[in-house]
Amino acid sequence: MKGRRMELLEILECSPPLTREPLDAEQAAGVARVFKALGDPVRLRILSIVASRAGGEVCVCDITGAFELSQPTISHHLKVLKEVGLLTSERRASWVYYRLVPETLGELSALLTLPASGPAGGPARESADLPAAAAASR
Amino acid sequence: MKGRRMELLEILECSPPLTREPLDAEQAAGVARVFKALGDPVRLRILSIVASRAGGEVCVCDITGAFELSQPTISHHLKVLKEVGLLTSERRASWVYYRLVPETLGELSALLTLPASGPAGGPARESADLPAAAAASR
DNA sequence: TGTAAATATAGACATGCATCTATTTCGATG
DNA sequence: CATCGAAATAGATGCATGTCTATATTTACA
Repeated sequence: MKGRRMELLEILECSPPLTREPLDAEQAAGVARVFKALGDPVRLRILSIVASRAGGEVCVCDITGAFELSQPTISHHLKVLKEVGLLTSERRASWVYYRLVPETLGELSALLTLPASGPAGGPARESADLPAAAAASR
Repeated sequence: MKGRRMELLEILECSPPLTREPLDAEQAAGVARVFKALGDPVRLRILSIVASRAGGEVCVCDITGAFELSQPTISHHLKVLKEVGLLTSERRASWVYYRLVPETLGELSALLTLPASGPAGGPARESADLPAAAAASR
């Protein structure tokens, strides 16, 4: 499971900002997994709770208490966030504490970054080549 | 449909960075819709093709040509990206051109931004209050 | 006006996923 | 060692969604 996480961080690190050049299929698949994890309201709230926590750590029991959802459901969402490398967890005594992986969040933010200047342009670049489908079926 | 788009941009504008404070349910719902749209490899690639295009515009026919997917499938993905305010479209003659809405992408990026300093902390803040569930059932 | 080309829409279908209940695992503690 | 509490896992279920084919819509043009 840890291998999976590193894999994704590496893909994020190697993916240029969306505004710079088209993602290839592999990059898109990896990045999409992370965004998909963010594509749920409950997970977003969980992530924001952990990310905004002063000490950096949040006990699962605190998170469970913040929602009207069953404990297994929260556990499931935490697992998803962990699998894509947005959170890590550590067990101490009876409790499990989750904390943010800032690198992953930072890479995502960079991916969505706009080129320096204002809307719709920036210093004109050469046209990025459109990848052609390997073989158009049907 | 345009109302929907503006609605979402407004929600994004009003949502603090995840690292700053927990999102409320409404913010999370809105933001999640946008991230969900990004949570598909094909849509990510489409978005990156449009976002990285020099002129800012891409004809649908060019996008369709870049994938081994049916034309209606591409059309569907474009619609999703448009509904969440990431793209706009304009018809000229027989062709429809899509372009990026940089504001939306920028808001998303800001949402994921890390606090100035390095990993795991930043200047210690007061603990953000955890929202308590209105009524814990079951 | 009628035909062709470019997109969009409709509807069907299979897979994915969020949620639940029930159960298991693991550590603390009597 | 038995039990309790915290969290994770297993399995079921209903709804969401990505894809397709078929059809409609729109524009250009002969």
